[in-house]
Amino acid sequence: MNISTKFPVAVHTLILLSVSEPGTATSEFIASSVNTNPVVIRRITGMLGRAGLVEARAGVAGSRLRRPLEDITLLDVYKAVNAVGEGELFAVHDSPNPNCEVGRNIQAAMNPIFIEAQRAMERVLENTTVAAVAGDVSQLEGLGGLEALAAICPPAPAGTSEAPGRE
Amino acid sequence: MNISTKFPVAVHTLILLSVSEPGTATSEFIASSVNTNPVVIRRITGMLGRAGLVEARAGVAGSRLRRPLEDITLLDVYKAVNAVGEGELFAVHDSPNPNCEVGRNIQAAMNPIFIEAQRAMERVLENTTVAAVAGDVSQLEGLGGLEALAAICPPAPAGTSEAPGRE
DNA sequence: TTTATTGAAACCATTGTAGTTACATTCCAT
DNA sequence: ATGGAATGTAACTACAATGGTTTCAATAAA
Repeated sequence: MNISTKFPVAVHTLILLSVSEPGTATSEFIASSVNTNPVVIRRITGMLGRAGLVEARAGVAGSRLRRPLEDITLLDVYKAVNAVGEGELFAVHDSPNPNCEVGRNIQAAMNPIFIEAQRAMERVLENTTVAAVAGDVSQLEGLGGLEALAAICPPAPAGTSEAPGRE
Repeated sequence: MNISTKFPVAVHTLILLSVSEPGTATSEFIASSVNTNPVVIRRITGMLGRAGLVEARAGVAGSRLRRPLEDITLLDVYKAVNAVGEGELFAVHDSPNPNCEVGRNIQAAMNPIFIEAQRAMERVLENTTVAAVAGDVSQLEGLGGLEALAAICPPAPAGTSEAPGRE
């Protein structure tokens, strides 16, 4: 069991948007960095768009950030892509036996704890911005910061799988 | 996406064990309270057994607690049934493009935060004992405590689905 | 008007969960 | 000892979710 990779892919996407020249971050380019299909990326940018984090228009190349990464928390992204539904991290078995004292009350007894546990997890995400993640990326790369990263990230890298190419 | 119901079912099972007379908590009885198949219960008691929380012997009816519920945290149960693997609550997309600065470092940048978020969630589970959940169950029932519950919980309740019965 | 791109629908392969059947093994009571 | 009941396990099925893929209409820019 694990949470959908839509979440980290969305973060990856936002970081790429922040370091890309306008009009260059197409779904195909992003897909080549994530190493997936452009449609998968469009599905995600669609969700990010509906959440107001990103903007794109049919026919015009690239998505654009609508807020600086400093103003986007991981929780914003997590919710935008619906990584885990509200109060749905844990599931209690449904229809336990109502004729048994335990079966009758187990759901009500467990739910508050499950909610609290999920909240604790989400609070950690809330306390980290995408900018912080981007900072870690550039740190790992041994660079000074986002600006430096922007200068180096290749506009159309060769994919590990089938390279989309720009012929 | 949500975590397997094995987890709440295991908690449900432990509470039943604590309020049942020795030899009466068979997989069939527990299944009738949880409203599932006895094999599902045996799979879970098997895992609880391997974790040292419970004991059962082939041929002899019922599982027995090996520790009081006060000494079993929800985290113990969660781990016993492998609700979420170690550091596996979140998954990062694998094989991002290594030719891109972002693709090359995104995993390392996100992982620590994911680990921390999972830990925060698990800490909440660690701070609650199964006894506390059992207490909530009996509170909801308007009873005094576990003892009272034990006296009332029917030995072989009629299931919501097919009743196993004791003919 | 041509071309590139987004947005969205539809479909498929893979995976994981839970339910189910079946059966060998073990123990207890007669 | 023998029969009945329960556990432990393997194998199979149904179902849902995920991610990848193909396809195409709509849009916009050159």
